[in-house]
Amino acid sequence: MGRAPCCDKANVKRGPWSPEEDAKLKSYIEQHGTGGNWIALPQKIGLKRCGKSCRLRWLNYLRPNIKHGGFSEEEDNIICSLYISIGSRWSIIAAQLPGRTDNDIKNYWNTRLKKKLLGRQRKEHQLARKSGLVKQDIIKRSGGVGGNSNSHSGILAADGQNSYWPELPVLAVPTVLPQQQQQPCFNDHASIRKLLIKLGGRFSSNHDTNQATQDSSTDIQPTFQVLDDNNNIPYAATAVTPTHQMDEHYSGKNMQSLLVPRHGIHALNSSSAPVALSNIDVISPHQFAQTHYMVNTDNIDGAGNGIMHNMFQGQGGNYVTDQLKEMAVYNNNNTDNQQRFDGMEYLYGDEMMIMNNRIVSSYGESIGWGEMLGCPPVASSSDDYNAGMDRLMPAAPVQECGFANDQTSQTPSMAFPASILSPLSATPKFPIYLFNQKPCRIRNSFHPSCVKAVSSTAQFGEPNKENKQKLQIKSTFVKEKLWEAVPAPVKGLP
DNA sequence: AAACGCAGCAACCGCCCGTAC
DNA sequence: GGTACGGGCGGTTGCTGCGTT
Repeated sequence: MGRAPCCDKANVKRGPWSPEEDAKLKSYIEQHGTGGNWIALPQKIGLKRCGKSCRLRWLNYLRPNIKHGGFSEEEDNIICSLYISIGSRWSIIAAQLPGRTDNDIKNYWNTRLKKKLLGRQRKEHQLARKSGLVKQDIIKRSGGVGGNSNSHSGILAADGQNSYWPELPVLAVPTVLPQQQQQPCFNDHASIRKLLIKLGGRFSSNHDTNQATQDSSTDIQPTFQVLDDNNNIPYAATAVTPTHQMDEHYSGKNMQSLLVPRHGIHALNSSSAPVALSNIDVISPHQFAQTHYMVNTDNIDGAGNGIMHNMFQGQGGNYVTDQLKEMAVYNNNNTDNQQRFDGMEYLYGDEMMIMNNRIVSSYGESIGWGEMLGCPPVASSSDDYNAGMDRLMPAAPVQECGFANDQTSQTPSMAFPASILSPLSATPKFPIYLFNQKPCRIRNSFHPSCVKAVSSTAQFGEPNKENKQKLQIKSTFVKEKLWEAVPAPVKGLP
């Protein structure tokens, strides 16, 4: 049985609102409020409008202190930073911009900001290409690097636009490349976000493309390991996110191999035994950089760009995705360049914890077969980040609380009543934190252990429609609204 | 001046989620 | 636990105004 419509569509007015309608709605709400029922409201005041339409009109236009247009650069930057972190969750983004509505921001993004971003991308491509051609010329004259000079020209010959990494030695290329690798495409959120990450999440003038070029003045060699063509994982499976999950997350297509960072990604979608997520490395963005990258200043080329090799090559036939190559160049351990790490965890799954004695739960959405999305909130600089967290998170000391049956937990633990335990994993259905030593939950946030439990393919069998529905139901509680996080007492706990 | 194309934006649609019963 | 319902949200549509030809 389908859902009953919220109103009789035949008898409601649609289209633009008249000043009279606006006045009626506004004066009623100002006097009486919405009464908690938008559906009944239009009848009360004699408006032939759908309740939802009234709600939208009020929220987006009539309510006090609404700002329209005239977005400042700071607002642009906030939008971009948040877009990196949480994607197109406009209501959450709007909550950080007083006077702005989600609809406004959404429209602004779709009509202007995205284009502005793409304009920058084109500019950057042109600059990079120029730089690449000069370097290529130098390499040709000097006889090439390691006998690979032909490869460089091969790249350029194949696609003049693909001079983005002209200094890279050619890596083994899979038979079928993800579309984004063959031809940059910025029609989807993921691509736009990657681009934003690359730009540092900002449009402001002090992070223009020139600086972006200068910033890559140090060679970076990520300490990644590469899965081989058979998806063999060169280290413990419990520390690895299954490749299909990440692949689909990145490109929507299966790929044959993938880089996996040593830290920061857990078996969220693995059928393996749950890992103690309370042992997650808690690191700052800067620490993250130092942990995950080795800097080799010996390989800086004449144009100030690092040359990545060897470690990317892995065992025969491996390659790295463009995204990771880009990340590697754009993210070094220069503290002045710290903001370039912001959003990195987008590429790393959802376990990069960036904390200053504050909790940041990992972020999950649409948990399922290869559907892990999202990442923790990230600001565009560490100061912004801390300021943001001060605003968003309670001032009281916060500590994640482990659970008694978690043998490996390093955090304070307690035995929880069955009522709050997931039947699947026997772990709490939601994260429990200690606020001033009292167990609280953050509403709507999720506990990584639960995600593991519900996202395990083994729990539901093959990813057919029915099982996906089951998974969806079971995973509803992992939806997170971190930016609206409110500590709330946990029923049944002292 | 008219036609056309485009950008911006308000509003709608349909799905999802939380919650009350 | 299941169901119904209202609210919330993101994606999309279509109108309007402006600029260009």
